[in-house]
Amino acid sequence: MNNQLGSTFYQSEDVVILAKRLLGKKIVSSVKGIITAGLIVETEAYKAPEDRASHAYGNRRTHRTSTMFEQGGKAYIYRCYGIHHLFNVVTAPEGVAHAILIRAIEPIENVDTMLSRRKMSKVTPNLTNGPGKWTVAMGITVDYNGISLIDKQSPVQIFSYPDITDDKILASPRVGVDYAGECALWPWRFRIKDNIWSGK
DNA sequence: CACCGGATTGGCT
DNA sequence: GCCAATCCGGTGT
Repeated sequence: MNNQLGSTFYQSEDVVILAKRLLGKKIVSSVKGIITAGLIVETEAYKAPEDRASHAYGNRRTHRTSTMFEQGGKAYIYRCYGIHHLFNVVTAPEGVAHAILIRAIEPIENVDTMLSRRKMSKVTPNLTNGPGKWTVAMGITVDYNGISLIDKQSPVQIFSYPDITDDKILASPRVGVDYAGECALWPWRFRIKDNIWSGK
């Protein structure tokens, strides 16, 4: 019940299904010997080649997108607006560029460290309720792009927890992808209903 | 090599 | 609600 997710999980289903199944799973970082952890409460699926919102739209293979084409179970991390570090879980077999953006977590371990990294004094949802916020709280940067999430020694690991049932999942269009035409309407953003730690 | 713009956030009006 | 921050990836010259 509390085991690290293995290679099979990341290739077992379509990325849209896996984006829902990642909800409620535990994500742990170990940065310079400091461990922080949270539960995944908000995700978005990105599915190349047909998804215009994906960096790998049309199977565009560049230096940046190459991580997304690797075998499922790696981390695709990129810099957004020159400032923020956004973390994705790569899924599917090698050559298929599917990824899941983790947009929010519920902090559960070493919250003091998270507060200090975010330069905050009080615990509020603002601590981890955005894709550029929780990576700061957990000490994750683009330096980790391409790392394995399956390896037992990895600085970022994801652990099995019971799936959240569909009746407790809220599906809606993805955030900030207006440029993607009709793909912007696809309801591939998933949140745990009534969870205060997911975004608005 | 120049230009355009972004899977966001936080501060200020 | 508006907008600056900040920098690099992708594209075309």
